Amino acid sequence: MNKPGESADNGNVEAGRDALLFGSDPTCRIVAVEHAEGAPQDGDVMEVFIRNGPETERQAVPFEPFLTARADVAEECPAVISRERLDGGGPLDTLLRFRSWKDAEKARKWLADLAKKRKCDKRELFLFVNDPVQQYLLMSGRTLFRGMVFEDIRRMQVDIECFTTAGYEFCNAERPGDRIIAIGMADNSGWVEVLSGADMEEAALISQFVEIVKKRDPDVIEGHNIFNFDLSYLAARAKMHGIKLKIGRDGSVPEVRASQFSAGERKIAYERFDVFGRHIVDTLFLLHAYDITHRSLDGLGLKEAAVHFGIAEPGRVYIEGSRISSEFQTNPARVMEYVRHDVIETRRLADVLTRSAFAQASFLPFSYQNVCVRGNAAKIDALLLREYLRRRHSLPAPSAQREFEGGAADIFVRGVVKNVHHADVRSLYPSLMLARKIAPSSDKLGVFLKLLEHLRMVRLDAREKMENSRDPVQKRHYDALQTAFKVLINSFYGYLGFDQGTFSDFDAAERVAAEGRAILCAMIEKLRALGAMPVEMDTDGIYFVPPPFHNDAAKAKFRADFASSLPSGIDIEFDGEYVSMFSYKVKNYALLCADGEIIIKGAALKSRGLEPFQRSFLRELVRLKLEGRDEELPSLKQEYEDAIKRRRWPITELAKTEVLQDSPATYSAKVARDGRARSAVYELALASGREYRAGDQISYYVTGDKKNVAVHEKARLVSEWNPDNRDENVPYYLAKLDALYKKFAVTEANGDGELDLRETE
DNA sequence: ACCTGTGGCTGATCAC
DNA sequence: GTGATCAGCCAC
Repeated sequence: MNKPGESADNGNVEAGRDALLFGSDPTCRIVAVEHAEGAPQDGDVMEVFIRNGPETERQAVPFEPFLTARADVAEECPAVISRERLDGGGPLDTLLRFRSWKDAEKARKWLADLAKKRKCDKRELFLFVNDPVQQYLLMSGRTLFRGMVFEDIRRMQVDIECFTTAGYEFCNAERPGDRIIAIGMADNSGWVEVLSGADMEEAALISQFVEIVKKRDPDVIEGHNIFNFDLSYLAARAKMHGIKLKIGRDGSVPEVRASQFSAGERKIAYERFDVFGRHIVDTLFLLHAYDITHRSLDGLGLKEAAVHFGIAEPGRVYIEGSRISSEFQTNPARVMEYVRHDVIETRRLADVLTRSAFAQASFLPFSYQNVCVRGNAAKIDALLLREYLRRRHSLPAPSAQREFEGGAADIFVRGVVKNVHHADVRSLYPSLMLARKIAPSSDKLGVFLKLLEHLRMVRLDAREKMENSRDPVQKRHYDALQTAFKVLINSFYGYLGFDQGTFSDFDAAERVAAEGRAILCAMIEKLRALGAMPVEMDTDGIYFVPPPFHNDAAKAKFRADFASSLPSGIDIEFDGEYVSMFSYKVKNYALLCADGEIIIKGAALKSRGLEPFQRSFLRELVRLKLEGRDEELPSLKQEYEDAIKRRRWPITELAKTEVLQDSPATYSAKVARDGRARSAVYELALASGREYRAGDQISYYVTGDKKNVAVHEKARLVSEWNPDNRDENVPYYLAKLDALYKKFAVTEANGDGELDLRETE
């Protein structure tokens, strides 16, 4: 084990690092960095927390905030203590330093006002990194967690349960009568404890929680929906009791501010909590990020996630959310057991989801908490920035945003096709950028491609080490590392078109996509020339029916001929052979594997915008079609029709679940101001009387007795459904089923009656 | 205060 | 009814 402050390069897991990717300062085992204001004459400091076995050492180091600016405005800028000229003749060529964060903010404001006065983009005048911790890590070349493995940090999990006043389904910290009845806590040493509201008053529960956090001194506090529920509820109740939530490493209370997390198209409003010397990690956010790439979850709850990842506590106690309060009154011990299981599952979920974030934190200039909430392009930007600052090179002003054409997608054959193979280009965009040297024109030092090349190398290295490791800790460590590298590699193209990126270059992004399209089109031509029949293509891959092979040698020859037709640096991979394919529309298809498994792709076939009964109907329909059992389709439809007519399913089968993209207030404003169309989920949220925010999910079904209804007028919350007096709109749902059947099951007759193929124009 | 990109399909709403 | 438009979800 390394002593604090010592280099880790003695053959341990982080060997082979360099300044470009890993930062220039070799200090190991830093678990947190926090900014602290000094006395006005002394200047600010950074508190650096270093894990030294069971001890957490604390060092205060000087910190001078900085910004970079154009030389002429840098001259006039107030509160500056030093000016340094940067090389290379780029627009932002002066490095300014300040005594304190307050001074730096004063300067930033002055510069922003100047930009406004001159009516120019402020990024043409200066660049300010709006986070002292990030500034410190950027300039010092330090990172968190260097020389550590995941198991070295102290992670605590928290889960609270609340008592809800009769008649209300949801907790509300401000409602009289509502209160905390249990606080579950666990950590990665295996310790678990549940503080019970049956044994003590709420105030005592909260005080004990604070004491335990202090005593066990975790580096990280984890929870599922911890920002928008556990911490905000705890804070509200603590305030009510006049208790200070002193869980900071310096005894301070958390700082709270409104913030937003985004993953793909999802944006989640949340109360950001910052606890001094610790990191707060919400597994719900990480689960959203996972779901964006995999889209395989049934839901985003802890229970669903636990089942999905196979980590559910065997024989766990399960209590429906709305029954917690009544259960607590009759059988509090059972509620405590339930919380115990929840907090254990939270720990396991975090074990799965946070490893790659931990690995990222060991080389990115971000706090661990920020690694978990920031996007990939922002991370690439930080790596580029760190290298430019290290080499004291001037920085560009970003290029103006514009739209550009992306990847090619097309469909050539619709219907059921037998014997379909798939070929794709191995990491097309990164390969193109490297092979054709496509990089931001403003990147005078050539860091972009060097970084990309380097990441590829270290990823291969990590993957090899993973495969060769016997020790499961090491194996998982390298797996997390190679995943972290892969995610970044795949974001380099997106970075080029990221308007906030310091080195964004839309011409370069356009060129990458254009060359990608050219390669894909050439592949289609070549397949046809070799006697194959392309079925569908998208961006970097093609589904096709190969020419008939008489033996393995013929198949190998076909593949070799195809692969060798591609330019150098572009490698092809034959990564799938399928019994049959149901090709519906571009980006929408289903595949039947040899082992009977069915893979469904596309919004039209598996969108969560579809009600569960439609999704399962489509799944069964697609299977029948892929297996050539079309004659069974009518009875499948009959079965579903009967279930709807006789109201045999629970309402959840008919309900739609949607995520609120905006807060209800924002929606109302859009309706009033921009004439936004009304939407059922928001109307329900507004009518419910409960506080909803962006990112919340709502399930509803449609009532009435005519098939054509305005959904937003006839929608009803699933939670208000009465199984003894069912009111779902049977004609409406029958019509939906019928439309679905007509769309997918009824296929055009075709001449020879053989393959259900139809060449599209 | 926060933020990787484009392409494509669908259902709901709303003006015509 | 019909077409345009938007929001939501998904592929890569």
